Amino acid sequence: MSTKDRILEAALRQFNELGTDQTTLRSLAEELGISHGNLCYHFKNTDALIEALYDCLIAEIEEQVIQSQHPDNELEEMVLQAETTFRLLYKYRFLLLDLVRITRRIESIRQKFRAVMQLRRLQFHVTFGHLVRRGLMREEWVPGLHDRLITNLLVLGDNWIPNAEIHFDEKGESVIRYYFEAFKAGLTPYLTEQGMEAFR
Amino acid sequence: MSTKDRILEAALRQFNELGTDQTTLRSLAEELGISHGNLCYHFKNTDALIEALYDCLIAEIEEQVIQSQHPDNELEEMVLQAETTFRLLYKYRFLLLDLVRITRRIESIRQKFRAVMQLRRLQFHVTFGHLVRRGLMREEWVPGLHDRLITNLLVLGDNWIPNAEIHFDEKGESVIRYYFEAFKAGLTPYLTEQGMEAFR
DNA sequence: TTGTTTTTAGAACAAGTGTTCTAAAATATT
DNA sequence: AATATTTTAGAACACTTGTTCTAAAAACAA
Repeated sequence: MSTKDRILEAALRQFNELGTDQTTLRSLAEELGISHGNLCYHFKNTDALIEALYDCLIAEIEEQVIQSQHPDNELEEMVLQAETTFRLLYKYRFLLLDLVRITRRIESIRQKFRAVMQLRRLQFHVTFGHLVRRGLMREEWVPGLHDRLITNLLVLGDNWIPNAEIHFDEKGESVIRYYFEAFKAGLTPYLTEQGMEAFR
Repeated sequence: MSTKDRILEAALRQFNELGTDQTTLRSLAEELGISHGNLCYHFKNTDALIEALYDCLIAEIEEQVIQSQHPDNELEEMVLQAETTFRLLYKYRFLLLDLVRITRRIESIRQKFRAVMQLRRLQFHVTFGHLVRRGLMREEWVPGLHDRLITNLLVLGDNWIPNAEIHFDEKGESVIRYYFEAFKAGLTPYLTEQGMEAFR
């Protein structure tokens, strides 16, 4: 394993456990048993590490999108994709724990993130349209209702990790499940009877 | 106006605009036209300022709870209280923009915040119980559904501000309205026909 | 007025951080 | 084997931050 990869691995661990502000080039160098001068040679500063790890996350998400294709069952597809995304976000949870400061400081990440989110909103709209046409989802009984639902789902998707950090002492799988259940629960009232059956 | 109050006022502004990490005793002293030694005399460090401002927020929220009492219309009461809370949180938005780091660093705030949130969850449950009995809200058609709805509402309530910071360029009233609409939309599918009418 | 307390300014200090630089060591290339 | 390139260690630097300290100024009390 290359030094660069070892650094990224250790950085992900320290970012997740200590936060981006308590992780320094020196603390990383110490954990890795190398000099911080050397670390500086590979990554100029912690922001460079954050950017590199963010690109890793994006790469993993795109990989997931390419792999899973269930064009026959859009509801299952959507739920499964959401679950995988939940797990991926948890792997890189330091990003969401500190997203405001990171996007304030690193303009490139801010732009990429906004683009991803607009795309996800669009995808939800498209999927909802399909689901309505197939009778799995109720039509909007108030104009703009679906868009507000999507806002709710996206806010939950982006912020369940900070929320868990503050309110839970546990970590890992149980937390993921807890919030993913909430995510699904947010969806159910908008489904038809038929949709509810397909949901289970 | 006492120096202490002037400091708190300036701190709130800088925290909201620059973030808690870019605001320093020196930057505050400069804005106020006093020495940072003097500032240190009143507040030992920025954490002391954060704690003081957090106590201000709590005080304002409690004041609001005491004032508004509509025991005749619980639905209106709940929505109005939520709106006022949305506005108060926006006034002290720096707290929510940086909640993870703040609660990690300042244990007392973490504990107070968790207590407040448990209380709010309980209040929602009580109110939902009343609304169901009055026929304004549908009964849970899946066990635990209300609790997951509350999780969704609380996550939105705590995180719409960080979300707005990342995704919106606008600030102020329009942002508050946008997310408060999403909050109300999250509630509507759980209401009965009668509840929907009372809602408008 | 006189003495006491509170408030203020400004210097000085310590600790931590990213950054740069130099030279040695390791590795790769010819 | 000789040379060039990449990688590494460690020192040195500049900068920021909170913190402490001293003494002057202001406000207040007797």
